[in-house]
Amino acid sequence: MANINDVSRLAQVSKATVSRVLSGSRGVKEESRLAVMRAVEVLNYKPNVIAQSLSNQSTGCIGVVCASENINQATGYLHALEKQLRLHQKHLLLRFATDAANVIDALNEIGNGLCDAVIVIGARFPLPGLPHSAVTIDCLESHTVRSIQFDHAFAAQTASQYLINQGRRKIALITQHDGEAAEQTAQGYHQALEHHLLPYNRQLVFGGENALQRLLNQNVSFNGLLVPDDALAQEAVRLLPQFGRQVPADVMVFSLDSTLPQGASPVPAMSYPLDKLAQRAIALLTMPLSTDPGLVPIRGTLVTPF
Amino acid sequence: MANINDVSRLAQVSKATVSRVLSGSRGVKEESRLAVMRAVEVLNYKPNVIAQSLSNQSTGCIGVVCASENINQATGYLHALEKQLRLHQKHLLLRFATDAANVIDALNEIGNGLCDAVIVIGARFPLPGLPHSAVTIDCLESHTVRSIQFDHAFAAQTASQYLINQGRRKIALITQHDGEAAEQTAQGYHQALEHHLLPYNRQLVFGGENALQRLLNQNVSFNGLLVPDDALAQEAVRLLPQFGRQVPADVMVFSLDSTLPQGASPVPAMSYPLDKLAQRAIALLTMPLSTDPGLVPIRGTLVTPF
DNA sequence: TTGTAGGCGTTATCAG
DNA sequence: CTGATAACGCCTACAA
Repeated sequence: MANINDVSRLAQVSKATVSRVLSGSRGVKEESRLAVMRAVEVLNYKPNVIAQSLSNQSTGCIGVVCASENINQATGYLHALEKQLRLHQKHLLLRFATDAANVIDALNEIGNGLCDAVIVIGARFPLPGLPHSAVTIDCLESHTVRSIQFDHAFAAQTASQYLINQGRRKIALITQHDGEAAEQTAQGYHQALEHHLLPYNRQLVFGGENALQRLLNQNVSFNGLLVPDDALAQEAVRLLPQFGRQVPADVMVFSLDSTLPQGASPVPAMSYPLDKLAQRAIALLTMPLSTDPGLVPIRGTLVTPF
Repeated sequence: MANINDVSRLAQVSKATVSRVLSGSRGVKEESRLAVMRAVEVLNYKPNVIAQSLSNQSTGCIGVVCASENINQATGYLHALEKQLRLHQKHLLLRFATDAANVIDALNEIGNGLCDAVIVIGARFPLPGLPHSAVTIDCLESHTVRSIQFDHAFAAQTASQYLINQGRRKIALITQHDGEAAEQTAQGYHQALEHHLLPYNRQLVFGGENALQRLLNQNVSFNGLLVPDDALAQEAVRLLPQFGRQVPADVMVFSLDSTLPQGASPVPAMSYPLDKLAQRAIALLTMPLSTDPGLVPIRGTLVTPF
């Protein structure tokens, strides 16, 4: 594979001029420019990106650590991120992780020059100190400066509102694990109930492992069900009929975090537009480290089936 | 960030010795070795992978171009590949593509030193000349030397066999698009029918766009249905009841290409173990270019729900 | 066992 | 407008 020396030799100019033509190319005599272009063409020369990176001190790579348990949710993110990154001429280095140690490993292997920055997605476990160049999306209360969080309270409130408007007054709530997200969700749920003067029944609220199972085994009546994401929604839709409750006739299931677009979700849901999310992540990334945009949580939009 | 010079200075040895300690570390006096290790520790030195790459002429990156329409299928592949690549200390550079031009773009941007090799997955369109370092998985008859193909004929035959054993003698077949895969599938299907002396009804075979819709609109009776993948299986399971046919009582749906493990598939299916697939892909990649393993198509295994 | 020197392919600086 | 030359950070003959 031809290198810059070959080009400069063939074009009868110095390496510097070749470099100038191929990058800023300002202040180069037209004649030399053409000579270089011709040589490039003839030799089918492509600058070596690694050498460029070494010089620049910057590869165009963004590491994406996908810590989402819910693997299908992940794909949506990946797709959106890759699309957006490509627009910015950046590459996506993918890595999966299932726990904090995994994430740290990833960061260590990726952070030694290979990636300019890292995005961590959907970590449902506490993350220890991430580098400043990191951005988190939909992660457990990471105290990194830059992170994208959802407005869980708003989602829960809107969802409850919707179910109530649909005539569902006994609404069960399933939150995943603990942490801020769960608390905020509970908060939004409470607010909606209060607003409609509905009683709060603690037997209808479950969190953590097998929450859905525990709710169902309890045999308490409810006609609305808030679940944290599409995966659990799907499970609920599958399980409920087995407990003699038809969906949506007997119980209306609502997904609090859907990445499916309008119409594609089998149940009503709060949907977070993936491309907007990705755009925002990249904005955070390319933003100078000094500017702290503050934590403005993102609000989803209500989508309903059909 | 400390570099090799800092380490050599602190350890009072030359850069070469530092390098030796950190890589092959053979033929280095224990004393120097310790001095280097200590300096590395103190300075928290991590070799810059970009500089290494420039020297080595090899980044540890493998480009993965995901051309699968079926985005969920894709995630499975990605996960398995990343896992396997990590085992080989390699990184996964992700890229999505929807058509041949897209794939070419990806290869151009990725192939200038950034990636050591490329894997293209699930392209359902003809691929023009790929570089020798490329491997294709589940792609349309690419005439690249290295590719992993499925034994579609075997899958279709096994699937038909299974349905027949389940008492289904009117089996419909849906193939996606055209190409070798579809032909092989049809072939396996025919063979199974012949073997059981069952008649071939061309009204039960559809390919291309909206094949499922066209089959259903036709209103011909059938009690078994072969679909090309999980996505179509899901659609069939959703659609069939709307046409008054219960699954699996009236029609048993069979997915010819599932990436779900035993038990996770809602319908019987031919499953291709993803990690084996990924292993094989990487074997092809790391294999010297001279050794042509030939095209031994991979045979899936039959999985049944519950 | 060690150090020196040259190379990997670019970009940036700085005279001319 | 152009061409040396020095980084960038590491690896590795080769010589001692």
